[in-house]
Amino acid sequence: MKALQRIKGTDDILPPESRLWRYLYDVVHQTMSQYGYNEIIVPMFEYTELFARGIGEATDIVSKEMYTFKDMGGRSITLRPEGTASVVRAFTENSLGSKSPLSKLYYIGPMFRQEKPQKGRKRQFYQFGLEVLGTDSPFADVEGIVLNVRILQKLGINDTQLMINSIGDPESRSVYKESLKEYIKSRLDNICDDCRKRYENNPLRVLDCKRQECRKEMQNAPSILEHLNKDSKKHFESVKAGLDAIGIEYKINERLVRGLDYYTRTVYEIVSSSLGAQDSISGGGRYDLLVEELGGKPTPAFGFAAGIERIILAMDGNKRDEIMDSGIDCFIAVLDTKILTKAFELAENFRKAGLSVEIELLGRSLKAQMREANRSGAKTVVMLGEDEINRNVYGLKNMATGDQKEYPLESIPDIP
RNA sequence: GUGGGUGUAGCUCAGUUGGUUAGAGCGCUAGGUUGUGGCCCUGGAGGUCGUGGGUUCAAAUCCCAUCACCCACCCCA
Repeated sequence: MKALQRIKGTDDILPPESRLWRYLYDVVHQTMSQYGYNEIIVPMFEYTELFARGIGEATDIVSKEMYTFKDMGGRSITLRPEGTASVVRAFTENSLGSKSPLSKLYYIGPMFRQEKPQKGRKRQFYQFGLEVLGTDSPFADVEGIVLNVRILQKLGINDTQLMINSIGDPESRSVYKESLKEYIKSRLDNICDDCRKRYENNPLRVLDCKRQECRKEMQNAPSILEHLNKDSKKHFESVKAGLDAIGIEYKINERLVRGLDYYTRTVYEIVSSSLGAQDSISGGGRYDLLVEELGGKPTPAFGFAAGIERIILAMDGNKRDEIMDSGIDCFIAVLDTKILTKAFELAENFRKAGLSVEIELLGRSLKAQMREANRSGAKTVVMLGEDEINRNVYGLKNMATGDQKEYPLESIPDIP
């Protein structure tokens, strides 16, 4: 029988690495609730149409990266490529907007995109994100960005940069698009093939092309910030002021354009220099028109999504090691299989008292058990044999110091 | 979808112009220590050389195909 392999672009996350994931999940849950956000758990697949309409037919995600299939009823189903569309759907479907004026939600879980894998890019990848629906206050933007930054700080992510921009409302954007096209038109010969295509499909994207020649050509391109209308401008000013007040460092990047169609006004991105080509750790922005677009009542909203694989890649090495150290409290060495029942009783007593306890299950020699205890990082080892049982005691060895003493069988050990 | 790179033990990798039983380090395991870890010493297990075909007296090594992984383009978190 030939062993099967996992699907391209998927990962098995094994111990002790999985501890990093557990830790990250804990930090996300804890921080989100500290800011008053509640978890929403939505399906991992939806009707294809939701994503097509929500993300935009013309985007790469929708046009070539979705895992789409027909169910038994012949309906087109898609594995979610991102979280926002589903949350907005759930928001409208469950009338959350009528139940309370403001919905502060977050999610965490896998997303699916059929891209060619590379560093920091998997086909099943994990994101967490938040969506705040029901306010157009710039301070919702600020709160979201700050929360995003705080989570990264707690996880020991250094070398990051926060970039913000405003892409205004649709009207000012279309005006801007025209003047940008005008600018590019005279330079079409000097930019790359891809950018010539972008010029047709999505001229804003020419701005953040990575190639030197394009960057050079676009140096003096008109800035979107100068095309914002009064309200958008004011909104952007407030966001900046809010970040300043809290002391969050950022860089205004007027070339920052997000790939998804639904953004309005504020957009931002956090990049890490320790990641390679896929350096974007998280990104988001305001999407004031999406809810209506998907059939809900007009509802302004803001959200972000963060890539978990990328965050874990960017985590500081020392911090990683620290988290991955399991350190159970106590390893119970069984010196004689005859007393196995007694040993299990003892283990359960310790566990009831709140200790994390591991007990020998392989019937190995004491030497092998000690080696195992050492390897697993156990803080103490309990020595239990016939002799100890007869005397109603157990031996307790401190693995760091090597000290060993005996204690009554009923006592719970102090863990150093 | 397009490039480039890499596939040899659980892991990281050696392997000469094709030549006899394919190696090392780490890890695992047993012992040196009658019931005591780390350090040290000794032994042991573990390999369809990614897969299929071809050339050859002989292939890990050369040729063709194929698959997988990695990195980059593209795009995004």
